[in-house]
Amino acid sequence: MTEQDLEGLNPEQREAVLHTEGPLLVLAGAGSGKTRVLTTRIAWLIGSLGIAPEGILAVTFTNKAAGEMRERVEKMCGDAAAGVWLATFHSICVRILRRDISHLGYARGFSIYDEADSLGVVKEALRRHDIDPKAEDPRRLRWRIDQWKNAGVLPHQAEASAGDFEERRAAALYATYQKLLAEAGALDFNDLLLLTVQLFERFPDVLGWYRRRFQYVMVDEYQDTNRVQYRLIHQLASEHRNLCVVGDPDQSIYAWRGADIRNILDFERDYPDATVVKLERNYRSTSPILEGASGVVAHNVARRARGLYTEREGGAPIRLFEAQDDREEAQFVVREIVSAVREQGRRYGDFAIFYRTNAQSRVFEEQLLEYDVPYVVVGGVRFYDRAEVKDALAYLRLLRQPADSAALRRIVNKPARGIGKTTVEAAEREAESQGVPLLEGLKRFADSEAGARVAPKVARFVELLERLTREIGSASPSEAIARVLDQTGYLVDLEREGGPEAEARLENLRELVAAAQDFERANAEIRDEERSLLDLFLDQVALVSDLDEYDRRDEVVSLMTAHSAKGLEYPVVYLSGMEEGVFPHAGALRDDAGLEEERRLCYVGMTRAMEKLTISFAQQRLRFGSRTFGMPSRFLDEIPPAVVERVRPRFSHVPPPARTRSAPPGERAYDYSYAQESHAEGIVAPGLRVRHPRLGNGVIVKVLGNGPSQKIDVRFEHAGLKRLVLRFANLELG
DNA sequence: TCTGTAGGCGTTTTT
DNA sequence: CGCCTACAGA
Repeated sequence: MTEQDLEGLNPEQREAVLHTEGPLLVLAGAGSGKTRVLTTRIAWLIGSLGIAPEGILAVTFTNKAAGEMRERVEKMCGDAAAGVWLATFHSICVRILRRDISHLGYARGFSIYDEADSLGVVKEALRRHDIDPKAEDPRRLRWRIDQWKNAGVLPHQAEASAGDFEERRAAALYATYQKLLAEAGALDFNDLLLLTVQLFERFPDVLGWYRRRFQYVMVDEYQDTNRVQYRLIHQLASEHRNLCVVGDPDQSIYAWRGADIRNILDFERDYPDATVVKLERNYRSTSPILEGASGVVAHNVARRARGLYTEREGGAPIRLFEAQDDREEAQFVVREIVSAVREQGRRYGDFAIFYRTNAQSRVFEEQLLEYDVPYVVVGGVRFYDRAEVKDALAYLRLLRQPADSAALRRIVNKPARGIGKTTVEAAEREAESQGVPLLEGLKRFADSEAGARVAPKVARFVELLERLTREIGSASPSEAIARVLDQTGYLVDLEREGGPEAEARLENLRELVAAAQDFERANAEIRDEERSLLDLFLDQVALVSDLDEYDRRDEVVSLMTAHSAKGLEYPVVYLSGMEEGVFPHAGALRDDAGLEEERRLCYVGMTRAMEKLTISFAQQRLRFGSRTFGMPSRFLDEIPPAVVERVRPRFSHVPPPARTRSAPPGERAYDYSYAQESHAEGIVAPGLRVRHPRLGNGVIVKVLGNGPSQKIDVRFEHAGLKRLVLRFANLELG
């Protein structure tokens, strides 16, 4: 920590750094240097005020953000940074629970369930209630349970407040789901937070230890916290009250995941003595970019007006490109990147392509491959989500926690060893009736008369598990993985299979071993007498996303969703797919709140750009394998015309796009009169809610054909399933 | 029990 | 379009 670190700050930033005592709310606009404020603040506490690093807690949402902050703090105050608790909500909770969860009656060796595991538990809960998965969509139920958990509602509370039959049933399933998790010695993602809060509520002594310890608490991206996180933070900070939260209401994009804007409003209510600092100077974007983005978000009604201004006057206007279809859109972007690299000395790492949904990455990938442009898709399918990687990890989980039934179900017949579906179902019934974990149920079934046929196979499997348990007892993570893959015959099986697909899977497994070795190197000095390095490795892989590992120092073009883009910045940004129904997404248009969140998301995407921002949309696009027609996003109308310029491909060998729906772009610099018409006919896609003047409300289930004779199937709430000719149906968005 | 295939269904966004 | 599930046949 040097004087320079402080002097480089503007007055507001400095105030936020120096105001260390008492509650502080920092409203930090996009690109206003909030990470810098947070890291300097930590360095100031340690370096100048002499606070013990162990007394500081800093919470972020992504491991990446935590890692970046740690790096910067280290630069300012060296090794002392290691003592700071600087991590994501989830990893902090894991740390606390691994220490103290036994108070709640859980074993400390609990497994952490990912989404797929937890969906499996939901399905099992449905089976136990004899409910057909068709009658109650497991995914929807899971979502519902998540919502309850985000709000901090426990099963008995959900049951108590349930109104109709359906809700009572869902609440009962929630209770069963929780019971199954407990039996499996497992916690889902939300449990990590929820159980920590419960632990603190029910055991004030435990909380006392932590709240005395953390003299200073800081929270990044505060606008994205949910109610449980809110409670957690306030539990921890209420002793010393030195709580600093940093957020931007305009960048709140996780309401769908339970983020609650009340958390910002309540902050001022709960801490009437709070100091509020506003960071409104943007250091990132040029003025047209910032003006354009601000123009969009200013259309939100439920918003406190605020001013954000840039230091970077001038700069190129925002460019707008209309493509005939998604392929042309992608080709345009990729050709631009190629020529900017060739002719303007840009680097691939300067570019990012954003889209609303992961599925949209595909067209871009095709074009990038076509033009030999190196790229990375950030997010999407995680490395640790690949089937073979999950299999290997499931073995490890099962060995550490034999009750982990999701892990068992996953690998019980991988590679094939003759323990199939029928056997597992029988084991499940056994486990249910005896109230024992699935593995125990499997053993008991094998011992019974009915299970005589599979008994030898089960015995061999059990023996394998016992042997592995012995062998990996003190093994390092990479050794443990290697042994599992070897002893189970998994590797031999893949090698025998051969072919490019098997080869790719083998490669992924080699990568997994390498990742484990990296982990060992990075944590070589850690000595935790309670938990082995393998346990710590399993925790880490459960909690990291690809985004965390993503490193832009690789010189490649980055592709990601607008959500993933938050917190990042690029010299040149392409924001694609700006069509009604895509962005804003059709599924988010249910209510004003949904639309406003889409608008903030658009704002987030736009404000990632430092120098150049190009926005594009396509007249038609392939969705679900069929062609759909789109209208320009309403957000385009909201960008102040003065900062926008329409562009055409400037590549001579590209034939000019045939225009069918609108005048040639050159003739209208900025004109979306047709975008003002009803949005209902713009894009039709399954899942979209519509209203028919006579038939009432319904949901589109299928789109047939295209053009003027395009028909749709709509399931109406009262009138049932109807097939309508779109052009004559006179539908409104419902 | 395993393998192949036909049909159905889905996409928001993610720690 | 591509993934997953259900089902039929060996």
